[in-house]
Amino acid sequence: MEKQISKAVISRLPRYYRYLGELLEEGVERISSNELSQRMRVTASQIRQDLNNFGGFGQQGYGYNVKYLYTEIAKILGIDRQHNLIIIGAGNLGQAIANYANFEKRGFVIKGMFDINPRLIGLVVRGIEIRGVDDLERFIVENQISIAALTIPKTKAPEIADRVIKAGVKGIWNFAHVDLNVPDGVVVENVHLSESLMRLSYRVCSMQDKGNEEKRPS
Amino acid sequence: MEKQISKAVISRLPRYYRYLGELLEEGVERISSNELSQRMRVTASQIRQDLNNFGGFGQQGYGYNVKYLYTEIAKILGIDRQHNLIIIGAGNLGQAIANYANFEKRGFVIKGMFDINPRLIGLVVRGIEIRGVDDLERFIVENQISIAALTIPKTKAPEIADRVIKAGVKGIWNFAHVDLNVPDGVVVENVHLSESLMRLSYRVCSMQDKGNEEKRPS
DNA sequence: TAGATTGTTAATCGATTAACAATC
DNA sequence: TAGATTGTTAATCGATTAACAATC
Repeated sequence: MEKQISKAVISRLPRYYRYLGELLEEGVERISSNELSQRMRVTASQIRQDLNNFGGFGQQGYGYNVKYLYTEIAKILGIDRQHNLIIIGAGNLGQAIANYANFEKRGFVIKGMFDINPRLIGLVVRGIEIRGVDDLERFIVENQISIAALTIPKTKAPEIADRVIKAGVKGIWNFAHVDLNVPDGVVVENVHLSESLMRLSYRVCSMQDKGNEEKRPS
Repeated sequence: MEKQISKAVISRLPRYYRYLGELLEEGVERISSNELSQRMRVTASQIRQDLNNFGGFGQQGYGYNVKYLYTEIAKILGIDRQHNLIIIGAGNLGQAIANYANFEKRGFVIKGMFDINPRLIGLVVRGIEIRGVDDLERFIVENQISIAALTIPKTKAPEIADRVIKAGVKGIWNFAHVDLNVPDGVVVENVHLSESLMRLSYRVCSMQDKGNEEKRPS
């Protein structure tokens, strides 16, 4: 039985990966947890703890080899392998994702886009044809799709999620404002933009309130 | 000195708000922390603890009035007030945000869009004109913009962030894959889509690994 | 070897859950 | 009043930070 890695650790890994990529571009060969901690504004202790969940990637007295750590984190995240994905919902958000070239660099290959709007079906976005959803199940099986991005209204999301899961999809990247219930073995990653904006609103407002309090004579 | 509310609590508030909105639509008048906890799949204890950070919104023996709690959370999140915002970067992602009607319901009014691409400048998206970035500072002041959404490449984001902050913006909704350094009194909410997708990748892969382990004879 | 820095254990801090008295 | 359910304190759990022996 492997030790369960905490969600907090996982969510920090992509950020480590991003910083290591930048260091690589700068031509930096090795880095200590202390130097990295200053760049990233986290504690060196946290960096070492996080990495040691997955193994000892460093060397005493030396630090971490940037290139090596970079590729190791890629392996941990599974972005060294290919993930075939589809985008369901070919509106602006779906097209924005389709157009984001960086994903392909990380092994995410967009195999198809789907929509119910007949005016979109048949269009080609960045070499990817937009299809009707009737085709969904067959396409998933034939193209070994493992991830589906759902950029559709919340009313349609649960039904479409069920369909893609039955056809074999293992991960759902959910942009719809609804919580999806999925069976064991399937994971959902939510991107709830409106909730993100509300959090920003809270913080902007509480900043203002704090400012006013300090100004107000007490 | 007010007690600092933890980030974890804040990040759960929009979800409470969403569920309360749904209950309201269903015509539910009151709900106990226990019933709500079952719907939301969290503990009743957490709901009560979270809410009591901001005040006692419930009543012993009765529960919570849905309508009342809904409006109170809106006040806490600051979505009862108007926030003027601009979108910088009028590509697919910027347009997706501009087209998302729900934001306006929550008090977020998109006053303008900006881009550097001359072919986009002058176009109108959902009644909002796309302007060149030369105009930025004047527009922010004249329209009392408090929030700027940055849907631009990471190379441009730091410079644009500095400019909008100098002009008076208090919150940055950052979609660029870079960490922004901002002065006191300004907040950044990051939406790093590529990091979100990597987290999904990790979880999909670790599911597969787990499945294989269980199948493998030990 | 001496200095540097990791890997890892121990201490602290914070967040979640449980329990229950207060009260509607 | 009796039952229900909150608000809140106490207990538990987990995550972060500090410290330091191991080791390159």
